[in-house]
Amino acid sequence: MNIGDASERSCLPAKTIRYYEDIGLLKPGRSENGYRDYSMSDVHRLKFLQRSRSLGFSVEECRQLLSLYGDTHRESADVKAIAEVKLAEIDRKIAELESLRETLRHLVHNCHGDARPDCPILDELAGEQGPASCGGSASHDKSPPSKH
Amino acid sequence: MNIGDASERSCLPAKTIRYYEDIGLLKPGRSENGYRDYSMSDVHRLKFLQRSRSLGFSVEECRQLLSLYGDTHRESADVKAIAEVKLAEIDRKIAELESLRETLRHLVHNCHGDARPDCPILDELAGEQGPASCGGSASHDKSPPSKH
DNA sequence: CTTGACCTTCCAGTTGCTGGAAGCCCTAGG
DNA sequence: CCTAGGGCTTCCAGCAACTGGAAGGTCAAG
Repeated sequence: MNIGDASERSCLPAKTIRYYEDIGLLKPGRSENGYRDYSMSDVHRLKFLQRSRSLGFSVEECRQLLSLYGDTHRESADVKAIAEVKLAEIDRKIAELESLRETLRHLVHNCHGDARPDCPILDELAGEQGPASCGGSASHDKSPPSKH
Repeated sequence: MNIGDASERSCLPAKTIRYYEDIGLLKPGRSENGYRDYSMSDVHRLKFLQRSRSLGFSVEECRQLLSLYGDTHRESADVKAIAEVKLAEIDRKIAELESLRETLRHLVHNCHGDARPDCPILDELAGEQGPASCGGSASHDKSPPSKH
């Protein structure tokens, strides 16, 4: 089938499917006219990708999962390990976002939000004139808000 | 002061500071030797950026906040509006991640994780052979896991 | 005088796509 | 037979927000 059909069946835009091919996640055949030709197993692979991506796995993790999926001698522990790492990451992200939310909620709560110019949000962002100290413990732990 | 000092005081890597200049967030002076020369107010601006970025505001939002910060005729409602939008976004992201976490947790829980090849995680990712349906309602609502 | 730390610029890469241009293929309608 | 349209192809560029590295200038200490 053509890429349009594959796209509909896999719930992935055609552009994304071509991109996945580019980075070596699948290699569909070609029809005589040069069009990509997707088999049911290609579509299956695409669906697998769509599901695992939507669960928050990175493309590289999806690649690993796919290769485990295709490996009949795999050990389920390998898969579980990947999923557990991902789970821990998600936990970390949630905690980070929650702390962000509390700070921001506090700021928003304290801002009267009217036509007057004084604003505790800006005051907080501007900060007290203390020395630097750069947030947490060591400075090597640069973790920007989130990086999906 | 040189960029190294400004970097230490603002808790931002020098590269990032130069980048912020590139995109027009500040314009420090230059010493005779061509080195950038940061005033205390530049550093203040950088700290402001560091804080607002770490609170999850995008660079464009930071730009707005900075301009509001510099505008003595601003209305605090404008600032509050930006913060509230951001707060809603954070809420949404948290909810999304929590739902992801539940799904993944469930999968991990059901995988025995040993040397045998059978794995419910992969089974789930592979999916039942039902028709497409692409998740939610209309297909235009493409919202990949998260995009910070 | 040399070494090393610091600064400069510019270019490229990251992640995961997405948009667009230029051009071929195929089918249906007039 | 010609044309219009839709779908397909390739390639190139760009998004956010940096980060890394190369090639080279500057400066203070030994």
